[in-house]
Amino acid sequence: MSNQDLAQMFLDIADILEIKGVQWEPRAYRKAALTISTLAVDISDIYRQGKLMELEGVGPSISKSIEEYIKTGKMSKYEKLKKEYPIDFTGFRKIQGLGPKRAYALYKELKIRNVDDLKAALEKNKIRGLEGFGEKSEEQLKHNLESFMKVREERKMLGYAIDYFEDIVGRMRKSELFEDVEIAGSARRMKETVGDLDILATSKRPKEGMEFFTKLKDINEIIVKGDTKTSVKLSIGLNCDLRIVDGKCFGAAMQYFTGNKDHNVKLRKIAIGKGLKLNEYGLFRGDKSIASHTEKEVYNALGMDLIEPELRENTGEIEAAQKRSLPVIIGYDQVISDLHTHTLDSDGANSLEEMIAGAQRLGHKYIAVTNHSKSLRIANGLDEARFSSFNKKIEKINESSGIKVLKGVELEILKDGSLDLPAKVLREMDFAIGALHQNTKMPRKELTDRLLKAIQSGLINAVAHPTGRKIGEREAFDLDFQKIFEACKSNDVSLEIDGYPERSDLPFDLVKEAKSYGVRFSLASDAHRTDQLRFIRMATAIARRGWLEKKYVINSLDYRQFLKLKR
DNA sequence: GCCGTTTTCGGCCCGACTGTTTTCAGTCG
Repeated sequence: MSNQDLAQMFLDIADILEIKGVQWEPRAYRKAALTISTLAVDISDIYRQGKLMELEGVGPSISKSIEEYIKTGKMSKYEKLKKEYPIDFTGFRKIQGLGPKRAYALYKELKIRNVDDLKAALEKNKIRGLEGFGEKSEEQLKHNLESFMKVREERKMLGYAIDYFEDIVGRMRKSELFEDVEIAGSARRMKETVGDLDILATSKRPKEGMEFFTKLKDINEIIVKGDTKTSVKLSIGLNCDLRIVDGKCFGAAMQYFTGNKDHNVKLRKIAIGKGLKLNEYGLFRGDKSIASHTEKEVYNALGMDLIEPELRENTGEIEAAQKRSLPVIIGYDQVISDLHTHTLDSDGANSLEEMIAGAQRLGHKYIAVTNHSKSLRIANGLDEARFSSFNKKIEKINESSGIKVLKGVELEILKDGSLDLPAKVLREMDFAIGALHQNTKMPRKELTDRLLKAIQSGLINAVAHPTGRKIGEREAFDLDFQKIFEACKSNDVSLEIDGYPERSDLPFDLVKEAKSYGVRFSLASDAHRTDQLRFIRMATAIARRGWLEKKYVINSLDYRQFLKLKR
């Protein structure tokens, strides 16, 4: 049982109620599902503390359902509805363009209950011709089935999983059964999505260590269990491998199990070229190990500088390390601000004061509060008057607060490239981020020109989540990024690196490309609630994966220097 | 079903887009 499972059940309930034509309950269940799925802690912990009702969107009825589910593993409301509508809504939700109503229509007409049934029906072209479906719907379903299933099913977003991972590792460290416990694999490389968790440890009592590990509460199922390697299924639905290695070769093992594969293949080739052999136990000349204790030793012995885990993608980092020309990438502690956040004045869940306190807890020196502008009505965007009074509130707070607050806006770039607020209002802002949210399915040239017009306006400081992609949900905009990068450079407009897990936008490869144009970057959590402020770490990870030195990241400027950027 | 300095009852984001309609339903954000 996990937060995600519970959230999916509530979403199923919402879907079924919607099919039944129930008016408002679906919305309530969806809201509760959203709250639960973005929780940083296990829902059963909240239940034990008796604090279920304090969760946003959880009232008497839903909290009873949660309690029932935690206690019995079942939820009667869910079971009853599911019996009436035996449809795999959870699976269908992953397919774009297939909502509850159409899923029900497919079930009613063709007895399609799950994704496999759908696949079969699509192959036989059975769906075109159904009422409400035509040839195009069928083609679209085929396409979306292909392109969105995989990533959703097999990988998790690291931004959500990392605290859970570190909690597991933390409890292992506390047990004192291990000398070292570290995360390896793609999680260590801080990849946006991860397919499993690799943990590496050293221990004088490996049997007890393995025993302790398999009894952790997060482990649902043991796949294999041995003295040096154990594989389990975690409660969040990912596999996890724990390897216990000899302390003497911990560095070599970390190197080996951190990857990625291509990076390691190239290192092994280099080793062979030097008459050496590299494996998880060390770098060997004949039978003699010449480096294995630390990763640094291994890299140095191969004739190169240590390469940070975030860079290990075999995209030129090895060559740069050999030439001793790797960039000194920005450190997690050098990002001293968050430049894109929301409060409940637009679509956030916490007050300005709460968000400021949250940012202060993370050690930020300043924070830009960037609520939506008026045209994004879905997000309760602010108009001139509301911004004016909101900004006065910020000025008041800045008189006394230790942490500084920037007057910001996530500003709609309208269909014709004009901006959603007048220049006069924007000049009063400290930080304006232009954003595309609506009418984004334009032809490449039109959409590019629209964004260029905003960049050249002289009124925005940055471009929010530039590609607009959402991992596993929505593809990136069709934009001519070379033109965008050039314009950003010549107009001194930053590109945002949005650390909100689904966004992770700009993606690291584009960051690297943009850097070559001399563009600067603004890092942000895009937090809509205080516990999402932690996503700044994911933004920093992307900056590092994109080879950014400190000087490219405007969040590293101190408050005074930052204000000089003001347009 | 949840929520509350407009409310403990009566509201609950609503407009754009798409494909299927021949005036609209479903989905999305």
